Amino acid sequence: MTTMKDIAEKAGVSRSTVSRVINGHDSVKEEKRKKIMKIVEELNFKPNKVAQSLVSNKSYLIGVIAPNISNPFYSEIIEALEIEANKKGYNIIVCNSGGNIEREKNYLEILYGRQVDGIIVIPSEYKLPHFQELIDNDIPVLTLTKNINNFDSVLVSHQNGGAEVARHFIEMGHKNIGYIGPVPDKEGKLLGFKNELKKHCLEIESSNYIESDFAGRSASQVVYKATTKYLKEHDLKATAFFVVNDLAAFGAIHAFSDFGLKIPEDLSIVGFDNTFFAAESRPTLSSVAQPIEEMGKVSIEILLDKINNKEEKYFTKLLEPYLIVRDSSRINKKS
Amino acid sequence: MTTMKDIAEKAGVSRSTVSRVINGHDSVKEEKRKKIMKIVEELNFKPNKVAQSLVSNKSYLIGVIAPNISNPFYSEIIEALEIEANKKGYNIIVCNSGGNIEREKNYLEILYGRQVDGIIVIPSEYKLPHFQELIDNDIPVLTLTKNINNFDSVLVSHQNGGAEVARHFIEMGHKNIGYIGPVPDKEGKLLGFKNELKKHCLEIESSNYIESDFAGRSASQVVYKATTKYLKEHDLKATAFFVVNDLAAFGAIHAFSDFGLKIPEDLSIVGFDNTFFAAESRPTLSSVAQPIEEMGKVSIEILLDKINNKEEKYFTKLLEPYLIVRDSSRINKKS
DNA sequence: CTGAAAGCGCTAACAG
DNA sequence: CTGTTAGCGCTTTCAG
Repeated sequence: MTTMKDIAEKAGVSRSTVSRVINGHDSVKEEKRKKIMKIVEELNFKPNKVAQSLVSNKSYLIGVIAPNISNPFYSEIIEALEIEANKKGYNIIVCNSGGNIEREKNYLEILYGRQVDGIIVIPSEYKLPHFQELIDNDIPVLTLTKNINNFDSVLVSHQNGGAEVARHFIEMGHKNIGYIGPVPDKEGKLLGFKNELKKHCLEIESSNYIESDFAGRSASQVVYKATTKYLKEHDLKATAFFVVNDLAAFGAIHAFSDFGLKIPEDLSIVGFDNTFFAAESRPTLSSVAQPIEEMGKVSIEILLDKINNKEEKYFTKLLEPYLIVRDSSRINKKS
Repeated sequence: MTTMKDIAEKAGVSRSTVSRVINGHDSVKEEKRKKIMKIVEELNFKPNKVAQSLVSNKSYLIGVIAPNISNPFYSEIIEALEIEANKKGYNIIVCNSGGNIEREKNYLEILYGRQVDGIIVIPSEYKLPHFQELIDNDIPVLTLTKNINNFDSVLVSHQNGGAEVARHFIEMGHKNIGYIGPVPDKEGKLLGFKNELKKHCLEIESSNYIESDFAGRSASQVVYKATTKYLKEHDLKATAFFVVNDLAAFGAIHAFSDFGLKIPEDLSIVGFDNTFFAAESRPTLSSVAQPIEEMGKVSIEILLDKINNKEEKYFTKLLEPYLIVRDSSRINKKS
């Protein structure tokens, strides 16, 4: 490995001088500058970032902890974070917590030992045990998608997302509206949905709930079963369903189809998250999109602000989702 | 930040002794050991990995460069890599090249400067300019999914994947078989497919090719158009199509459906990659799966072998894909 | 404008 | 068993 010492010796100057030209510091006599740069090129010298970190106490590294990288939603967020971090001269260390709170804690300690400049966590649950220690330890931690205690956080208003779906259904002339997913939902989609309906003097009749769990990869099958069961036991009255997320929505759509119902002719469906396949499925799925790029951008901005300006105050940045209407809800009941 | 010095002073011992107990070295008198550990706990001391790296010349960091993290296929690979690396005590720095060869080069230099112990690249193209410099610079580089010059690589036999699809079609009694995708395809799926057909005295008639590009997010739409155009201009004779990847397969399926053809009653379809949604679409899509976990595991193993044992020889590890049969090809033409 | 010297936090001989 | 010393590669005063 070639070091500054090598360069210095070859150029007949001191290490400090090499350091100065590498970092564009001060004024170094043009002649020496050129000579040094030439040797740097020749030997393809890159300053050792580890040594730089040690002295500057800055690693230009950001730790990112997510429940699982392969989940399309998280991987899109990570991509957004990486792109934004890279623009600012940072790299990211990605950690897969597997939704396990112990591993989250473990990764935090690892990242702490690695002297990362900041950490972005997409928490698995609404708590982050042992995080306080780290906070006390002067390293900025930002939670993304979930708000926890006194941590800075970047959130998306699921309530407003739900409200937008309600408005959409109302505009399309639906009167008898349902919901598929867990009740209550932790994020508040259902609450926002119901509140907005109420403003328009509508409500979800109790028989229009299809309660179902929705987490993980099997969401679609779980919801398929729940929906099928529902259809056998109830007379379907609703003409539109809001479903807690896209994957669950696919499960529901398949159940409805297999029961002989047509989407959107008989039934409108709207999902949440606007995952990749919403635009690829048949029918294409209307869905509430989270502003992923913005989430990445804002998160990095806030974190860097904390890092560089030692901002003391807590941020809770609330971003707005937006509904993307596709075929699954494109029938106007008024007409 | 609390350092070894703090611990040492508080315990009334030297830094070396602290270092020894932290690293489980040598024998330290039990009494001192306990005293030191107690203080370590109290102060929540974690050794500074940056300083450790500087002296040991090992960072326990692996760089991963991928075309785009948010692509489900790549994100699954990254997850597999992360999990495997973590088991071995390594963390990964994830870099998004955006399929841009300049950025790939740029990231390589950054990673080099960061003293990562090794780099895994999922290359965008079949070349890696300027990588040779790095190789010369003693840092192990492994290419994943694509084989390049003299680099170590972990590959999946697309040829064998194609062959497996051919055997499947033959078993199902298809005689008139087609292919949708680029001709020739770089990875060799088509070649393997044709060769296997030939073994069984079958071939793809020239009118059974639907040539189409397939890369990127719009693959599905591009293939939809190509397929629709094909259907208008040709009499469909094939009863089964092998499609270059899943996304393209969805595009083709939609085109066929819109044309009034039923899958699999009229036409069997098999895709490639076994992406998440193959199991979620209707009909569910038969697809050739790449052994992603194994890819992650093997890649990390080979890389660590290079790192730790300074292995000189080149590896080219070829892994086998496997066909997953789902509804889209579950009709037996013999019957 | 430039070199010498000290030090970032940790490890590894080398004595004792 | 344990302390002293030197040094990893780089930056940063401080003189000159």
